[in-house]
Amino acid sequence: MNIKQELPWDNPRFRNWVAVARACHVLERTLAIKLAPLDLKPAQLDVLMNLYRHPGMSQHDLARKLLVGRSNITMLLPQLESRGLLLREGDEKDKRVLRLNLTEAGEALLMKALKVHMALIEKAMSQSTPEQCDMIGEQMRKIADVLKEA
Amino acid sequence: MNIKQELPWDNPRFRNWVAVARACHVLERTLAIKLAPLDLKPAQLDVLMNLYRHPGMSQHDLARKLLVGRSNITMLLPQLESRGLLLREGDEKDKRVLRLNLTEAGEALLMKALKVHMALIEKAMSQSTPEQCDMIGEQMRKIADVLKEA
DNA sequence: ACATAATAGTTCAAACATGAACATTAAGCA
DNA sequence: TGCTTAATGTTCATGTTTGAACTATTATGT
Repeated sequence: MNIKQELPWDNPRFRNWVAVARACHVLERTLAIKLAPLDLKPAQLDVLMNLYRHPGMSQHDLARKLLVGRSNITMLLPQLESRGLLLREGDEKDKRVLRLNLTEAGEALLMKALKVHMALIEKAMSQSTPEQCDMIGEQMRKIADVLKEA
Repeated sequence: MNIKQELPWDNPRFRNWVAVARACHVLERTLAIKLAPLDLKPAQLDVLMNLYRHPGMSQHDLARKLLVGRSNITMLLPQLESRGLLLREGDEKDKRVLRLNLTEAGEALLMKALKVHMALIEKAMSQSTPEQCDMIGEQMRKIADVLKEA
């Protein structure tokens, strides 16, 4: 039994996943470059996006949405708060939690950044038909679901 | 003109790409957990995989393959070299470059790690038909190509 | 009620990635 | 040949991410 017969490079699933990971990596780095003029990192954009969609969410919920640790959020937020992009206000009922909300400046910067992000994604996925694009999204959501139970 | 009419969350391409990014993120973190018993990080596995497929490659080429900076490689390799997983030998003709090769121990560890990696990818993509899987890989390779010229 | 569990957020040290500046070597060209 | 430019790899300072230990607050159970 030759182990090389079963090498993953011959496996379609493996090869194709490697392509997914590479595409993600390239897009992330390209996004970082395109966001630099706004003095914003991809991770910070993720924060602004989530706060826009879920106003008043807690740091804990934000961490879960972003798939990062809570301490990461603690280190990330002061940068944005000191720039006047968001507010952290203590919850009245539960004094443990801090409610997060975008300021007007935060929302304005988010809109600028979203234009950049959108343009990049449009360019990246311009090769795919709408049907292909939807299928990809559907499969990826399944993958995330399957792995969350792993 | 209401800016919210054009918000990216209503855009299929945007929503679907977010799903891709999330799936990547989840799989990467799951892989890190599954590789922990081998005392190997995903980035280190990437190194071993590339050296297996391209024996004798230089650090510069490795950095380009992995889409990271050269200094990253410089910091990464000593960990693996001191564990006896790879060798760095100076090129005879060009004294600037170091040729990288896996040792037997490195190859053995790689095979164990690949089993883990393969199992995870198989599980993740088990929901997709072979046709869907190939289509995803094809689209992702296009995306990486398009962005490399950005 | 009271002791125990769980939760939200912070702190801190360690691991990691990054980019600029640097040394060494090679290539191009007058 | 010599001079300039480019390439390889390293070093170092900076910024980011992580997980464990910690404080403060709330929930649970007897």
